[in-house]
Amino acid sequence: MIESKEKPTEELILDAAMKVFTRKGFAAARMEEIAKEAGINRALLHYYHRDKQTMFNRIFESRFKEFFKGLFVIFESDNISLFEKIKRMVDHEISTLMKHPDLARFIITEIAQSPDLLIEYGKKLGINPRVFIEAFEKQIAKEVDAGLIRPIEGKQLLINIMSLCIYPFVAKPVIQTMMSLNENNFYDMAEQRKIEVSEFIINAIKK
Amino acid sequence: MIESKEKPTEELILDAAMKVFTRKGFAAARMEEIAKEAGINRALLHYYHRDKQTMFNRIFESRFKEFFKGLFVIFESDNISLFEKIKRMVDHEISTLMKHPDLARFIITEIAQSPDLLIEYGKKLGINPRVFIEAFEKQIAKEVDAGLIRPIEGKQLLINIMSLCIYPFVAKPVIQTMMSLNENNFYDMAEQRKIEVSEFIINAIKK
DNA sequence: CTTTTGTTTAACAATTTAGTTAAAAATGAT
DNA sequence: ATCATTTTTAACTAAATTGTTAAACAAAAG
Repeated sequence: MIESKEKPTEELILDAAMKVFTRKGFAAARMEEIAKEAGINRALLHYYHRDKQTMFNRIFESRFKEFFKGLFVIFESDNISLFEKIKRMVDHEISTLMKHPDLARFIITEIAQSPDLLIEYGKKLGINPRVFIEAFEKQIAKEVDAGLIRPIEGKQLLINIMSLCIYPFVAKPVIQTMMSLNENNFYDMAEQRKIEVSEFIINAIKK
Repeated sequence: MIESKEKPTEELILDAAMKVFTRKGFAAARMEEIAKEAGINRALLHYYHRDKQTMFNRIFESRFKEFFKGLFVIFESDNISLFEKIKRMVDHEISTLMKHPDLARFIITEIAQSPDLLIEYGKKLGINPRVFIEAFEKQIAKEVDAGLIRPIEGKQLLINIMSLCIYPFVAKPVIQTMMSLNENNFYDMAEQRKIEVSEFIINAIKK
């Protein structure tokens, strides 16, 4: 049997839920649509998963992790030059978002509606951006003092990096329409940005 | 009577609807919440406005205009240097979003859910980004050819500008929590970005 | 073959929400 | 004071949606 092992239904449902929640958000997502996306019916949805809110929580947790993990890992690694770190952050972030183009918009819009989610799931998953941010700010201050880069606040630089990496995906439908980019064009553009953005940032801050 | 002339109820309702739709999106917005926000009851809502969808359309149109107008105006103005144009674009965009911090997220998430909105309202309001974008690309190509700036694609530069201006507002709740910024701190940061971003971009592209 | 497990069907209850209506009350102008 | 307009109250309808249930059915396992 060269049959591909079929996924258990419970996971099919979670995959479907992820898709629907991600593209519609909690409020606009319909259980019916999730069932259809999973190729089953509504009754079976509840056979495996208590209710909409519970399903959403599971999905949100895993997507939250996907979005926030990784970014920080890179910066913690010491003995790498700032420019190299930036290159890796940018590459990592854009690569992640190319695999999950709706991830950032999903996380941001859900957090915008209930800001507590960020604190709640941050705690639950042991993700503490502040530690990372402070380390980043310290390193930037050091480099500025040493005259290695132009004066810039760590916070601002960090926001710039995030913006350049994340925004194109958040605004993907807008950008695609405005610039007449089909899926392939968009991904080519995103792929190109891995280098473009790194260079842009480095040129912006180097002396 | 030093009484301030009170707004007519119909406008009070529209103001309230704008707030609620903007922070919740169409799907999660509740007529009850709009009524409460306007300080009236649900019946009066329908006395002045047909239904939720009609109200939403009016709100969306005006916010759409707010978001897309203005940006383009600046670029059309000729006989200004590229750097000066960028400065003005950045200043204009950040100023607009400081006045309407939820505007970008609202427009982007609604368009993400129904991409047709961008085409539909673009036509309706005579907003044609492509003309503007092509002009921008042409000017960048010219400047690159003339050796006045580093080589960069117009599309990429434009996306960079938008990203740096818009993302901080789209991700405002995330950034505020991650960086422990209260409202005042956030606005100070945004205000600072008017210059920070301009310089960042110009340093990134100048030779 | 029988039993267990997974799945569908279809009907249903409960809840939420949008939207309507008629009557009463409040407001403001003449 | 009277009249028209605005607003509230409260009850109601209609629709959409979530979640439940029981019975039938299919598939897989023993």
